[in-house]
Amino acid sequence: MTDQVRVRYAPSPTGNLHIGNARTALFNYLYAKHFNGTMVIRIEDTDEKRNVEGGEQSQLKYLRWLGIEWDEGVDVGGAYGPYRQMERLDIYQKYADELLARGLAYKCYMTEDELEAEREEQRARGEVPKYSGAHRHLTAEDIARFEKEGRKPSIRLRVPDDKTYTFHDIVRGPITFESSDFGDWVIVKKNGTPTYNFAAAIDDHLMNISHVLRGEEHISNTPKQMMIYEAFGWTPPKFGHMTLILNEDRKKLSKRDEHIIQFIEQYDHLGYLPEALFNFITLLGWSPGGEEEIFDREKLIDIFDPDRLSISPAVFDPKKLQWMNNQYIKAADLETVIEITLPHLIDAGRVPENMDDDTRKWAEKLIALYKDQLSYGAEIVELTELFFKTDISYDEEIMDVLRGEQVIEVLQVFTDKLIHLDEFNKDTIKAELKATQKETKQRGKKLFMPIRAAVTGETHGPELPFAIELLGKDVVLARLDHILNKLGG
RNA sequence: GGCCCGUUGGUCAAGUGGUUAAGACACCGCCCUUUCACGGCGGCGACACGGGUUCGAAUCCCGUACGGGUCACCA
Repeated sequence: MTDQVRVRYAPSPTGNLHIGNARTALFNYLYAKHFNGTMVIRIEDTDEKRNVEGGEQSQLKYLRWLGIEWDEGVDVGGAYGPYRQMERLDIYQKYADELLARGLAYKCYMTEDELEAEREEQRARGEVPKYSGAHRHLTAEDIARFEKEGRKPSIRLRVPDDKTYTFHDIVRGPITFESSDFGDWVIVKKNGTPTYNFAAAIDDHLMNISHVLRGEEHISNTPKQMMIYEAFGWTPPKFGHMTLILNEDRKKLSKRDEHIIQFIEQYDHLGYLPEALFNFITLLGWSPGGEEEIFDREKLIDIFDPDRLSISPAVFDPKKLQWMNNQYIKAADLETVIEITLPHLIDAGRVPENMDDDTRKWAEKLIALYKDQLSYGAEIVELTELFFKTDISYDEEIMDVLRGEQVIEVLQVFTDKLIHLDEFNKDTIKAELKATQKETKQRGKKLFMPIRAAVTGETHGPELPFAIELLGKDVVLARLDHILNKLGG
């Protein structure tokens, strides 16, 4: 026993890493690192029906992607293993047997149907459904009879009468429950596996966990776990329950919410930066107090303070995430941005997967052009649409621009200059733009707008010389020619 | 319904008895720019309600309303 901070993140391998779980992991990580403690990852896989093939690996992978590291756990080992609950069944069995032997727990032979009928009756009477304690005092004959019938028992904890359980929640302060609100609850299922509250309490104790930080939905589990600590005479860890993350309807984020992207994996695929997500999630339910909002991982570890954990739930705002991701993209080096962006250009069929060097250079320039306004990698596809349109249509707004005074002259002069341009890049194009200005005496908006409209079919877009370079000489000349004909030049 | 938790602008939030109630996102306007974006400046906009306590309450107490969580042999 030491005063060392030891926290744990205990996911069930039931699917991919969800944003709510990621946040729980994140705060445990911050807590551990801030206090120079240890973070352990334990896999709670006791519900075999819900376990998903590859779920564990996927969760760990995206935890690491986010920048969360752990000191002990299922894939890194440690002195308190094994770290998968299904590999610890003998441990739970031993403790259950002890409780049985001491009369603190007992076998219950009731069937699912009988239990359901009991609950139904209670509900009909307007009561809260709660195990009645029907098998609390079975005689040897009863047991023999049930066994003979082939019934398998579950093991229930004998919940003390009229006892008050109070714990001091790290984020909420004192929270109190009455034991009379609980029926004798199952600690070992019929199939021999422990229930969550039993296994978690035993593991937290055996793994020497000092602080349990988890979601608010676990508040009502806490007294049950306290009963286990009490039964064995153990000292419980400190508990802290973080607020939930809500959807825009102020409901707990559910996997069915279609408007919100919920899995970390999806953010990776969409071209979000892990540092941005890390930063954003940390600020959901926690705040540093000052006016700064952009913090890297080291800084967050440094300034993290559990006293500043929020007590009211937070609505997830994807727009703010986008803004924050853009902050990180702007600050990142081009290589990084290309990495999260280029694959989307490929997926969209804008550039081939095995592109030649020239194409690659071209694509990189394109990405560079949009770096400062990119919210996430996949957004590049819509942002750069104008560079991939095969035939552009000129709407009324555009035609209005093109029918302006001296437009034909401007376009004609500029065309003539481009035709003779060998080095086709933004600098030389800029020079020709200047030359066109000199020759036509048109400048500013009157010079740029017609050219932009003719060449891109838009009244707005990225810096013109750059856009023209990336569009390419052939395309630009073809469009200019097309428009000049159309205008009857 | 029982138990538990919560309630500052549309959203995230600062605020711990005396403030013109910060800041950020979003939105709107202006500036910069050929345009868009970036950036800069400005604007809109909040203490759920009712009682106390106090010289004084966003802040403390009690109710009410509203919202959420949980009531499994799921975790």
